[in-house]
Amino acid sequence: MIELSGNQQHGNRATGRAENLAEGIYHKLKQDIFDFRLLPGDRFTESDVAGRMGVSRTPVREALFRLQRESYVEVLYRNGWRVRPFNFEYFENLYDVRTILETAAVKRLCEQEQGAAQLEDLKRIWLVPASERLTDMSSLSALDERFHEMLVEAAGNDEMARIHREISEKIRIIRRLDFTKPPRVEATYLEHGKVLKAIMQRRADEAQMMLRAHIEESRREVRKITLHMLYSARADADRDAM
Amino acid sequence: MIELSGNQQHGNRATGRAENLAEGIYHKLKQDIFDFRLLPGDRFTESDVAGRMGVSRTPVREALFRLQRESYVEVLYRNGWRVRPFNFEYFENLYDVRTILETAAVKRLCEQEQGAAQLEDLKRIWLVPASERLTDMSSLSALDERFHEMLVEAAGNDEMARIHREISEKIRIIRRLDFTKPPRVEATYLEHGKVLKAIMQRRADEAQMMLRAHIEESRREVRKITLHMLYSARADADRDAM
DNA sequence: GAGCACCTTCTTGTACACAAGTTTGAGTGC
DNA sequence: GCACTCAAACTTGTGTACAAGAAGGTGCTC
Repeated sequence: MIELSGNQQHGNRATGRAENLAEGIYHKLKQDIFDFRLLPGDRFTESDVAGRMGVSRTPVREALFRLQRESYVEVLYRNGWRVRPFNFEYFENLYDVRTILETAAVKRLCEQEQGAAQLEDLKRIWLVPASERLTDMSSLSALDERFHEMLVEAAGNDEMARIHREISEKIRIIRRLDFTKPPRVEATYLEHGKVLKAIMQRRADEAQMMLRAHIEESRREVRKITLHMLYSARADADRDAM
Repeated sequence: MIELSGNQQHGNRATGRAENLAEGIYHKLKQDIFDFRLLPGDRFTESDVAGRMGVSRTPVREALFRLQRESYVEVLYRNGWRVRPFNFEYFENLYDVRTILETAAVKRLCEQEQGAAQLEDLKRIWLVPASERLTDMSSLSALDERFHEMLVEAAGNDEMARIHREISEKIRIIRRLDFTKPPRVEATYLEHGKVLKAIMQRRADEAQMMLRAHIEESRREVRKITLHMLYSARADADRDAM
């Protein structure tokens, strides 16, 4: 079985205890932002959210503070909250850090004497005949995110993996736009395969180069379509609200 | 004038507004942990802190949640809070990530056509005759932390700098133990100087090697004395409490 | 004396009331 | 019509009361 959801322990399933209200609201709000139900720049109040979710302001504030620290929203002193406006430099910077962490992880993977178990999982997913490839865009987008996360996890540094996972989540909102065109899907399979093979052959420089090129390619695609997608998402939401 | 305190905007000085209670409690609690007034493993309750600080539980909870997300403390379900026990693997991992980020930053600095302004500040501090060197341990410890932070800041990626700053803060509690012996002070001046000179000469590989060796040296020192220091700090605190 | 059930106490989680401060717009003077 | 004043309506920040649940001690049973 392949772990797709990451290890972020949504609702304390490990202890069998139900998740807090604050925790649930945190995830709901974040999903609202990811799905453009809350658009960058949108303003709202704590009471809005509390009313909509049917809870008091207390857990809402807890969730908002967490989202604020992760820079998804910001508070205006005694004047409401708003979803953080889009900032392309911010995403560019995150892409850079992501590249740094992933190439460092890949280098380590090539230097480790025994291959990490996670690598086997990745091979089973990405090194498959063309006929067995997934074509569903949204699954593929999630799978791509997991590919990169698992590369870092395989390197064995939990803190590096945690930081990388946070970055991955932050850029998810624009990254999945990469998977709207079929050619990129095929390229993704190809490029992931090359990275994995290079790692298996312990060719650190080659693996890093492949990975860097792959991320750069994806970033270039995303750069082209982001603005357009963003505006159409906004237009859709506006139309729905009328 | 050299900026020593980082740019973490303690009390919204930019807007001239007084800081929140929660913000103040957050900083006080974190300082308590850094100064071993709160020891790893220590348990406490929200009411304890609220009473001690003379506020209600609300801002205390806000501060605690933030400290929890930064993994300084952890909550035990309906059973109080505790300072996160020491975990050496955790610090080792953070040291690794720090090294990755700093070497990447240095590489960029060597590749940038025009030198960053921050580098000039660093030269004025670290490339001085032996007679002008600081000897006060605690100032030097802070200055050392700023050296590494400014290296990353100079690379121009705000997110990378933010992540690095968070890591720096987390390892501060053990890192400053490096500055208890005079020989390390001299070595620090020497090693920082070498890194800066290599950057000025655009020798990326050499600069990275120097930096990596410097961090490794510091880490080795810290590894040796951490356990001892930790236990004596605990003993001191216990004696004070009697 | 040992083990177990129960109950008290204490802890966090949530709701709600009030305080402090910002925005907005109606109303007034000119 | 325009600028200004001022107050009402909101919004976040903080304090407080209550709910849900865990821990530990106490007394009872055997």
